[in-house]
Amino acid sequence: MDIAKDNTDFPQDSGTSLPKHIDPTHYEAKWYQRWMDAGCFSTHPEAAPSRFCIVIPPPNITGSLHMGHALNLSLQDAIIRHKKLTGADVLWLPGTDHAGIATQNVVEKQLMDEGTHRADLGRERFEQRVWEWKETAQGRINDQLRKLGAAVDWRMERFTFDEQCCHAVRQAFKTLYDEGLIYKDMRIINWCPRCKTALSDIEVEFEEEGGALYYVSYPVEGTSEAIVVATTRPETMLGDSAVAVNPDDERYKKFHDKMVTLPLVGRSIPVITDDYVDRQFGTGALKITPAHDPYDFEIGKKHNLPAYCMMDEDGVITSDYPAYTGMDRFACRVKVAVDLKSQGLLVKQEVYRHSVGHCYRCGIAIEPYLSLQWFVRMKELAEPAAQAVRDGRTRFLPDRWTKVYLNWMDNIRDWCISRQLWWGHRIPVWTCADCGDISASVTDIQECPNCSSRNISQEDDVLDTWFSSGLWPLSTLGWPNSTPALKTYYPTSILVTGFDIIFFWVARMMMFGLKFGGDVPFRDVLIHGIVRDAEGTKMSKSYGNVIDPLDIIDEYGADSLRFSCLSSAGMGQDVYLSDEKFRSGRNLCNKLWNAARFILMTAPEPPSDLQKALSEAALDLSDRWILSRAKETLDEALALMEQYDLAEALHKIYAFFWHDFCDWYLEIAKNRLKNATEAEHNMITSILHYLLRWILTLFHPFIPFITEEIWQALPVGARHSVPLLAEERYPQFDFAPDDEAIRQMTFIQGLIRNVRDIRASLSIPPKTKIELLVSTDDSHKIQTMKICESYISSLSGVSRIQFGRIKDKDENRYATCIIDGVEIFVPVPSEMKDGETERLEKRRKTLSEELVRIEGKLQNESFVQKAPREVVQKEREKLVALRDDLNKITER
RNA sequence: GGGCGGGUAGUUCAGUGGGAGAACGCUUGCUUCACACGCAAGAGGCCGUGGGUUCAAUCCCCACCUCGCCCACCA
Repeated sequence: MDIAKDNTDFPQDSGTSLPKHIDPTHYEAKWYQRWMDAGCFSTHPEAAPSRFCIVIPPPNITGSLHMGHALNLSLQDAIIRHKKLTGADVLWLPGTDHAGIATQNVVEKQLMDEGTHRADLGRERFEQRVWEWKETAQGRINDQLRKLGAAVDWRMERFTFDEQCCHAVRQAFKTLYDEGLIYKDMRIINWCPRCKTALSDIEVEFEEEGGALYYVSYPVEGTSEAIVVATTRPETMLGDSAVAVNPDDERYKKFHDKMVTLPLVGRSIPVITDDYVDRQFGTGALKITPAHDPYDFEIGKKHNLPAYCMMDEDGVITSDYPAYTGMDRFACRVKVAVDLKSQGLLVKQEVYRHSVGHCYRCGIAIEPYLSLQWFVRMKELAEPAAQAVRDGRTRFLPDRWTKVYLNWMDNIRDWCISRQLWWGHRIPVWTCADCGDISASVTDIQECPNCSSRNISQEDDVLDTWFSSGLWPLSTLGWPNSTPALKTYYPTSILVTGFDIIFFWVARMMMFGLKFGGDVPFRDVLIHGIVRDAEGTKMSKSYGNVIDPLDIIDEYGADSLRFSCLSSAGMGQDVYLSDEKFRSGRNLCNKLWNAARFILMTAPEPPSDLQKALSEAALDLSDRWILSRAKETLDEALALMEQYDLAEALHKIYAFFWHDFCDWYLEIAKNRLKNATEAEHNMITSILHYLLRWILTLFHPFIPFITEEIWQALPVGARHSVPLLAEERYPQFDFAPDDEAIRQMTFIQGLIRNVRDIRASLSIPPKTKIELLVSTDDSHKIQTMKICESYISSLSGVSRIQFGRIKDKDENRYATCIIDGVEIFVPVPSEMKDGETERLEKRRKTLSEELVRIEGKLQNESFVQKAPREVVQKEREKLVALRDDLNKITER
């Protein structure tokens, strides 16, 4: 077995020993600096065999990073470091998002606390103020990134509002505008009366709410009758311009072409007919308010109705309705209902639950509002973006998100991109007051390109912040310039993000990426879950259950935090975080630390030549076993990493390290070292060091700080001037796992566990050595046990093993159990016999139940006939072994 | 109204057409010279309900119940 293919030899100089207790604060910041100094985060495009690139989902500069970010960043960092360890040229590009509306709200709130308002400052000074805020927020976010250990290439840092991104935004806008894919139109859009801006459709969050359905009577002119309409928003009746009924509705046929008098306003409005009206709903009559309802607007256009605007941008009633002027929309709703009632026109009022749209940034109810806005024509952009996913050029992980994405793309609607904000990319369109020319430009223009007049002005509105986010993979790499970075790293490898921004961001990047970059922006999209607290409640500020990642880092260390996040983040699984979880992360770190400490204490200076050390003494069973398990673990973990199943990979590594390496190999090695020859000692310590390095490398992507710290304490680490991350690669082993060693070791482990079980159930004190009698005809197993006699002794407190038959008359004096057909006996003092009988009876019961099951199966003729031969054969073998075991037990 | 995901140990989740697993928690015993942030042993599950396919179903198919999420302009 050649385990030293990577040909690393151990140094002569002695390693630094690790302090008894871990203190992450002593090494985490230090290592981050060292990694940066050593250029660990930089790219090396020239030499590497493969490339890998992630652009960070840029955090909003609205505040600091929360647990969701910690999860998102931990995943990316683990992937990035994994790829570095495979030898790829890796780029992880950092940056932040100017987050138009969200950031503007944050700064506005600060101004409010200071007793002022953005209007007092004026646009320029307000923007200045936001830039100042940006500096502090960005600094804080970047500091958190460093604390978490994010291996980002700081030289490539971008901001969605920096010069390079501005250029990209303008170029993209101009191209779309010139191609007619961006247009300006008067439409009903979603308006937030608090943020005082238009919103796109997906920026509205609908929620079921308790409300009322008001039945209002509209007198039909020239008759004594009335048409009753049902509405949830009675205040909008001030802006009504018609009442619509279904043309086939018999109830209303007599009113076709009649006029009704609009209550409270006195306006005379027509009764119109339209198929859209549902006869079943309410009264079957619908009030039409073109300026305040999207569908009414469509009907209004169809029927040439005027649109009366009864509410302004603050959600306050306009001066056209003196009785209500200046009232807030909800106060107006109440007054309208009261007034109608007093005039006997409110027929009834029902309790009614319906969904109400809210602004996703400030939470207040949005208002459908008629205004002039900019839109992107989406169909032409969406089709290739959908196709790319259908073709598998971009792949969603887990796959179920593909459908969600495609469903949205296939039902796409035009995107309202103008925002009435001050913080953001100002729409790069100039209008000439003289000739009326309207043109988009990448650079600021001073004169009209058509008539050269200097009497031109730029649009006041800014772009939806997601417009610039959508360009992120392109703009960060230098687009529209054909930079080396763009050529080398576009398309990027994977995008790691949450499902909540698939439409906002992933979809837009796909569209822009294909449109402007000529290819998909990323090959894979890894969609992770959200962070919840221990009770399963989504972690959010409004629930007051947020945990600050920095607090956890302070208390447990960044590695513990990362471990907790990563081990809980199964493919697409929501992550439940709690103190319990963080403690388990800390415990793992502690275990790793102590295992390393033990190895360094035992063998501060391992032999310089691993190959030589291994050749001078024979590997024993535990050596062959652990090396085989190590190889298996490496293969499994790396395969899982390649599928981005990080949690599963981490579990495999964890189980190997803790349960195979520490629980068994280290314990056995401890004992072997006591009586080892020099050659054996060299060999064992070589393997210990070798496996420790291996374990550190495998763990490094998940818990980078502690692995680096331990690495540096190793003799081989101390000799290197640069750390693990910079120089190491995953171990390259090309030997096959030794299945026989694994089988034998599994048998021995079972044997030891059974002896321990007997000891525990008979309450034999840990310090009491016992004799063990073993009875079997299997010479191969006897051989194995003889080889492993020392393991069995040391791990189960056995002083002596005797092989052979037990004389019948002595049987009552022994506790017994059967493992793989091998009977073992432990002498029992008579006063302990009760426990033993109980234990044995329980075992007998389990075995006989199993026996009945298998017998039944084999007596079933169709099973024997139709089941695959090997399955039947296996069952038969089991039956024989089971009968044998059962007989032996029954004898006792 | 449409779609998606889940229902397996006390909890959070793996899992496979043929003997139910892990972690944490719990119980018990251990100051065993790396680690009590530890070691060892143990208890605990009609694998949501009903039907179907199959020699065989926790797993595949159908229906239902249930929890959660997303989408949709029903006043």
